Amino acid sequence: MPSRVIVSRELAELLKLLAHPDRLRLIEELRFGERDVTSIAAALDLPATRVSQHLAPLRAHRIVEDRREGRNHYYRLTRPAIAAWIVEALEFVEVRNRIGEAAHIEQVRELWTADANPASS
Amino acid sequence: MPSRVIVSRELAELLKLLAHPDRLRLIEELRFGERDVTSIAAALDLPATRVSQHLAPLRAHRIVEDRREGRNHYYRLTRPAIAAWIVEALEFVEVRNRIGEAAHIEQVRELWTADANPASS
DNA sequence: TGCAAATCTGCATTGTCTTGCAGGTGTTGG
DNA sequence: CCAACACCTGCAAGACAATGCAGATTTGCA
Repeated sequence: MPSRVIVSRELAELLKLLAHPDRLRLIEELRFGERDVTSIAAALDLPATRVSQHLAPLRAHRIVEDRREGRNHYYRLTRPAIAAWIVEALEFVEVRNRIGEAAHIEQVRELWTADANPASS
Repeated sequence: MPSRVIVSRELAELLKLLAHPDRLRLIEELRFGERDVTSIAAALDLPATRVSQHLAPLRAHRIVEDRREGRNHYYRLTRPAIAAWIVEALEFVEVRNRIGEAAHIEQVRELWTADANPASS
């Protein structure tokens, strides 16, 4: 029994780390390679300070790694497969009765599984 | 952009729901079929009240469904694939330098991917 | 009555957002 | 050349909301 308790605690910690809308979008932004903080902040429409705050715990848990070049810090996914794993979870998102909910999910699934990054939507 | 914001919010809500050690173990307990609350509480070594508290939000988000038979309530996973998806996440759990951490993870991976339920460990 | 499960209440803990500021790094003007 | 400025990023503090837990109570069924 100790193993299950220990591992489920680690796993819960990981999920809690990912369980934030901004951090999920952030990770998907890094799907195709490294980006600097300002660029991410612009893409997510968030203040750079908040992006930095989100990156800090992700870095602590080695979800992302950083590299500094001049005054910019470039971040990338330590294990890129995590982005695909997250997209898989869309299957389990409850499809509510709100109009267009399912359409939104399908649209994002296409965006987050595309090979290139055409931005928008 | 609105789609990504909306969907990432839904996704974060799902992850937050799963991001608790007890709930993760609970879901894995339901991997092979329905169980009643008392049985789950015994397996997880938790008071039945707390198990019930954990089940309530899972039920609200349709992660689990319940069926009552007499005075017992039997719960099952609405989409059993979610249990396998969770186990996949073990790959992304940071392997710390603590002795035996990796061994624990491997042991649980075997337990949670086994076809039968030999209990313990 | 007696058991199973859910619900409610109060309390402590934790996460998030905002704001202000400090450190480090280029860039520009004298 | 170097001194002052501008920019990028991280860190800290305070307010606020959300969550978890425990104890007591309630509901449904035998």
